[in-house]
Amino acid sequence: MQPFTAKVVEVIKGIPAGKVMTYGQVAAAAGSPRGARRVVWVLHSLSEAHSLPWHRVVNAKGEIALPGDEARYTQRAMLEEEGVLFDGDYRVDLERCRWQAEKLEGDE
DNA sequence: AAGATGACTAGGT
DNA sequence: GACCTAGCCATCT
Repeated sequence: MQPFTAKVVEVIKGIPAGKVMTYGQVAAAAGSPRGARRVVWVLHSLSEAHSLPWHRVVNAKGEIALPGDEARYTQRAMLEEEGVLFDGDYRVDLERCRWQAEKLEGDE
């Protein structure tokens, strides 16, 4: 596993309930400011086994990024359950619910 | 090695 | 706000 992947996991684990982060933020916190798409890839490879709060990661507009209606509905339900405020049907209130993680530069 | 792909983003129309 | 384009970067064909 690459260090970047490990950092992404750490960052996402650090998002408290009721808060969300964007792909760009997660990538930056993991040390790759332009690596939003790498985060996507990491999530694809992790989505199965880990009990990671992946649902707290949304795109830059605050929208749920999952494809398909069912998955999006489920994610929104989980977020609302945690107290995340929604701006629209599938858009969270980023101003209120964005979480600023600490940057993890050094090795862990 | 070259092109396509993805749960992305920023900037322009 | 909706839509398009050009960057982005690891992985897969």
